[in-house]
Amino acid sequence: MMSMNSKQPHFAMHPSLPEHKYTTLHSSSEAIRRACLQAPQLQSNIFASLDETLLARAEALAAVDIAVSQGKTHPFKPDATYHTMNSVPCSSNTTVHDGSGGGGGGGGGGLISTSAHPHPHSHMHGLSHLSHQAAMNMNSPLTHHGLNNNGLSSINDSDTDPRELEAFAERFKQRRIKLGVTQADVGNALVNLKIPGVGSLSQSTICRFESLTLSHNNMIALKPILQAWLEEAEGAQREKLNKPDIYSGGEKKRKRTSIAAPEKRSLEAYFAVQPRPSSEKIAAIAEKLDLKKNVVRVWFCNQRQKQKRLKFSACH
DNA sequence: ATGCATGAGCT
DNA sequence: GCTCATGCATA
Repeated sequence: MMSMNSKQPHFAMHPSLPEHKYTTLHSSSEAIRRACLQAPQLQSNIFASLDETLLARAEALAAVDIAVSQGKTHPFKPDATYHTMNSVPCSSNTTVHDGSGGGGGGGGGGLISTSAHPHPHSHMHGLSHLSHQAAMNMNSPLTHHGLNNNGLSSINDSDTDPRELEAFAERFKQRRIKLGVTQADVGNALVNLKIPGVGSLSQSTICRFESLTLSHNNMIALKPILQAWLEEAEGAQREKLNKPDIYSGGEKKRKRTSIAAPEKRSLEAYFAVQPRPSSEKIAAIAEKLDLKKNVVRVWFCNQRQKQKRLKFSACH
């Protein structure tokens, strides 16, 4: 509730911002992205039944790896450290079939507001629903591009161009630094823009935006927001320079699981063979590596996300 | 800067 | 149970 960010006011952003309105961020590059990124998903299914031998091999390698490392000094049981906040609803259904891609997984949430987080410090960050399913499932080529009468311009081709995004991210970082603002400051200042649906963002997200380690869609969705902030911040600073005014203006923490190098290597070996293991395989892997099943599942999810980004940037 | 985690929305 | 956006915690 009262969890204010204890940030040093590097630079005070005041809410004298123009009334920007919310823009649905549609992405016409969605089709492209999916075509480029989701191919591997489909292909992975093909191996669903062929991976047995490879898996066996990976398991063998993993077993050796672990055996060796456990003989040595091993920091801690990756499994033993844990969240104090909640126990993930780890579905322990042991009846899952080997349908591999089964769940499949569709679009996915989007630019969520974390206001539902059990975290106490979860102020109202999140961009709630920007882009949302919109960016995800938009297939119609040019639905409504051009400009909105809002503060944010809607998506144009140039906005979805990877090259342009990259250039913007670079400029953004340089100008942010010139303003003497930290990534965290930017994230917290976003809420001051008063753009409907736009809350604050974390330092992590700003960092990832600058380093292009977000998904393409995510980059597209965030760009106009950060651009709006940048313009606002620079405008505010100009004002400050023009008129040399005189005035200036707890709870339980989540524990991060740390998967030891040997186990991680094993996971990578499994991933190379089957990026989308069935629930049962995940359980098996978890047992072999002595990790929680959920930890393994999440690891695979995160790994897939990472690979997707890498592949995208690789072919662009 | 990045690893592991959560939660929304969807299949 | 997946994807995706995003966050906390930490190296």
